[in-house]
Amino acid sequence: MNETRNVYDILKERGYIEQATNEEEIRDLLDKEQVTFYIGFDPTADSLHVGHFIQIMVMMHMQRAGHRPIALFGGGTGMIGDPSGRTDMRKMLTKEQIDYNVRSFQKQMSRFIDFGDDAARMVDNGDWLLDLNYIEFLREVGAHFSVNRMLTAECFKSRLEKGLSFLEFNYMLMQSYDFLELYRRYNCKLELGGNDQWSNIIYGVDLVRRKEEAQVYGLTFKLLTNSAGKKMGKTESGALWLDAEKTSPYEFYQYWRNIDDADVEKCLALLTFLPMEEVRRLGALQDAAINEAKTVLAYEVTKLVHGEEAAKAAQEATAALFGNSADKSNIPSVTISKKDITDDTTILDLLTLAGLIKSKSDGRRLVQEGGVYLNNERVNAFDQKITLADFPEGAALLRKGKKVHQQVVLGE
RNA sequence: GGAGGGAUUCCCGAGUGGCCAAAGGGAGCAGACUGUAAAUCUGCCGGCUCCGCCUUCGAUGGUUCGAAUCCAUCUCCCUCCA
Repeated sequence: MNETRNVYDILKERGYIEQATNEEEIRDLLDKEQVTFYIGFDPTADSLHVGHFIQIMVMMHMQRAGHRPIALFGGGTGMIGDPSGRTDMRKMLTKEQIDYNVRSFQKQMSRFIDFGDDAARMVDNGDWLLDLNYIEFLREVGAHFSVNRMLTAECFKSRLEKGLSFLEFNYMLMQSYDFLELYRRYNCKLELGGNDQWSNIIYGVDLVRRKEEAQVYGLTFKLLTNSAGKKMGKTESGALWLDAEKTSPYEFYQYWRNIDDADVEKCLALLTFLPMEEVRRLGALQDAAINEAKTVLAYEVTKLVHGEEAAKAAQEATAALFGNSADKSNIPSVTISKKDITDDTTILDLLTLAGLIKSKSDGRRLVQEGGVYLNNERVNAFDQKITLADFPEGAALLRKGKKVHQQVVLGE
């Protein structure tokens, strides 16, 4: 083991752990041997998001401690859709979408976990789930599940009111079977997941015990929620994605820079590798001083996800926009053609080109409310004309409200 | 298969012939206050060539001067019975 401290204690101290099937035994196991463990990711979108990132952090901690992660991608379970904690059925995805999403996940995942030399592996449960024989499966696995018991599971609660299809009801069996399969193939003894996975995990532990007479374990982690208990990582454009194309590093950085005071310490502990003394020191800062902690948080998380270079660029852009720095090179920008600027071009057109408004009505309102700035001058009329003179040094700086900046660069 | 109930703008949810682009709440956006925080207060919150016009209330067709509201057919959902 590389770490002197038990990784279980590290995870616990940093606040990851929510529930464990057997705390003491898991702790001992992690102490004694190299443990193969898995976390499942269902390919519901074409990029991982911050909710997944917390699981990835756990995998990294575990790998650093010498254990062996299996990242399981739900090429099979994605065909079903996990009903846990949802009030509605998920949109069904096509096989093609799922395959595409799985590939995107795999690509992103390899940035965080070392998959060389058998240090970790990626698997796709489609490999064993898609070809299951219905009758055989029911006899081998289905027989061990009590419907009565399943219906009392927490994860179905919200669905018992709204309706639960038989398709989704089977999700739990699929995930349980995954654990069994991974135990058989790789001697995987531990399943980790977000706390919403608790029901699915304990049924898997149960199934392995019944089929293999083996003791395996489950552990769940805190979901990333803010102090109000709401899921974090939501932006105007949906989730906070780990894909730089979907959420730019600047935007990503800004999300953490703007986080609630109350959530700073928790996020530092969960989403960075800073030593806990430092986390506690930063978390204890009060009033305006806590901005230091937010800056550190934003930089560290962005560095982990997008790399040091991108984190620096985001930080410099921030300095240019909110501080005194004059270096504008890293400010988010779009390039438009000179031809887009005609005698009739107004501020509304420019806002549209910059992607800052969703309609001209929206833009009008924004201007009327005094929320639009062009080169740091408040725009007073929505029919204000835009000319080439508004692009000193070839770029116009647009601002929406206090925080949303967009540089519009004039191209050919 | 039978009987009932329902589908409203991002979400929840009022509205049962004109005063409806549609109450109220949530989310979101902007302004003020601040620390690029929270809380609070104010305004906005379908689109446009914006004192006017256009498109929306599951879908299609009808009645009417006029429909989210009435009628017919269809689709989907829920509840009870079998």
